[in-house]
Amino acid sequence: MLELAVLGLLHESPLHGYELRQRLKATLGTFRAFSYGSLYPTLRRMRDAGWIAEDEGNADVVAGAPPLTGRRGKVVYKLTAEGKERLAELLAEAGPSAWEDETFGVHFAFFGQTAPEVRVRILEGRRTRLEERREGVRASLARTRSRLDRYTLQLQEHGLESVEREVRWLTELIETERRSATPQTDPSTHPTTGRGAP
Amino acid sequence: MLELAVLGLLHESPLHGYELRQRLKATLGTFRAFSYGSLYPTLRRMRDAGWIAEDEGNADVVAGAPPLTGRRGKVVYKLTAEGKERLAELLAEAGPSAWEDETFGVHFAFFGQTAPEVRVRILEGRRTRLEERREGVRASLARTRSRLDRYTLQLQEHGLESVEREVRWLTELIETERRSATPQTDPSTHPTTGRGAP
DNA sequence: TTCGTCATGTAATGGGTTACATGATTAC
DNA sequence: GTAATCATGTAACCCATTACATGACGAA
Repeated sequence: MLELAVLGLLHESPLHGYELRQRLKATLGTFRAFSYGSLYPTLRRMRDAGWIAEDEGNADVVAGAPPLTGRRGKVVYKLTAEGKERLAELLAEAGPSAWEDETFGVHFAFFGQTAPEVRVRILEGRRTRLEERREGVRASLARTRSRLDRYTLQLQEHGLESVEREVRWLTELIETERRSATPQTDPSTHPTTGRGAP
Repeated sequence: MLELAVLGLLHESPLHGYELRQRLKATLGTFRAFSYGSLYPTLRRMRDAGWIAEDEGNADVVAGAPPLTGRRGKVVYKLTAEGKERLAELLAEAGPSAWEDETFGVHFAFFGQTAPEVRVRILEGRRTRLEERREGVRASLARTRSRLDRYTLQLQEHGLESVEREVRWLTELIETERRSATPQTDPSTHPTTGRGAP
């Protein structure tokens, strides 16, 4: 989880822990937050595993350029070759490990680095998952609606609507993916369907 | 968390572990699920703490009435006096422990057993929490929108809309609570505002 | 008699959090 | 000089999950 997020971010540019956490917040937004207490140990673990390494050409000299103190602190990490492989491996996963509640958001956040077919399969997997859940809630609601008190009922219905909303969202995304998937027969279709990444 | 849920359910009627888990699913719906691996140890812990006890007048003889085998298995639990106190204590909490992401749903599910003022304070606390989050995302989005790729942007906006939606939901609930709060001066207002529980 | 589901439980593990400790740098 | 925030890290803990083990009971 954190691992994928870290690899994904470091693939864009080298960063140090503190920065990483802020980018994590900005990237994942509402849906997940990590604390330093999990970030730093993870970073260490990943360094030990050889996926990331301290960046020598220290990307420090960006703004104002503080003088040449050989100061410690601010450990900038970058991906290693193994790290890139590991990232590719994680981004290629198109199973439950990519579409469950806890994981989907992180995978989605790095769809820009994910193969189009994998994207579609993850989106569909998640949608199916949510449709199952929706049917479960609907059935349960049909069975027990009359016995539920106001608040439990409110909770069920709000939950149901949330799920329905996410299903619609996913359906739109899937359609967009399908439309922008270049048809195999004609590679010269006009390129209206570019990705937004710089 | 689980503790509150178990106390809340057992307050309605005695249940055994397996049943408890199903009721848990039906009550909490989309928003949380617990596994047996956490339920049974919790049950044991709560029994050791004296909050629940094995029910002697075994509520077993409901349907079909299986013969008089003195069989083990099916341990039916009920609340003890201490358990009721503990439940009351948990239901009276109106701080972050009641309105954070992980806890709110469980507290809400037992609003039927919660004091009206506490209900409103929890709903307001949660709303404030979500409004803060919303502003955070909006600010971050305003700052970085142009630099975000398609998918990250989609994720942010979907997250933002989810938060906005929940805020609206909470606002409605708060208004309903306010309307149905009996004005102190006149206890004889017509009872249009009953709760749904049987 | 075998399959599903009801029913209870344990052991190992996981993936994080909170709280704490420390210190450098920047802005006022 | 002092407060905020940048920056790194550790230790203790928490709350759950997965996988496994076991077995009774009812229906086909």
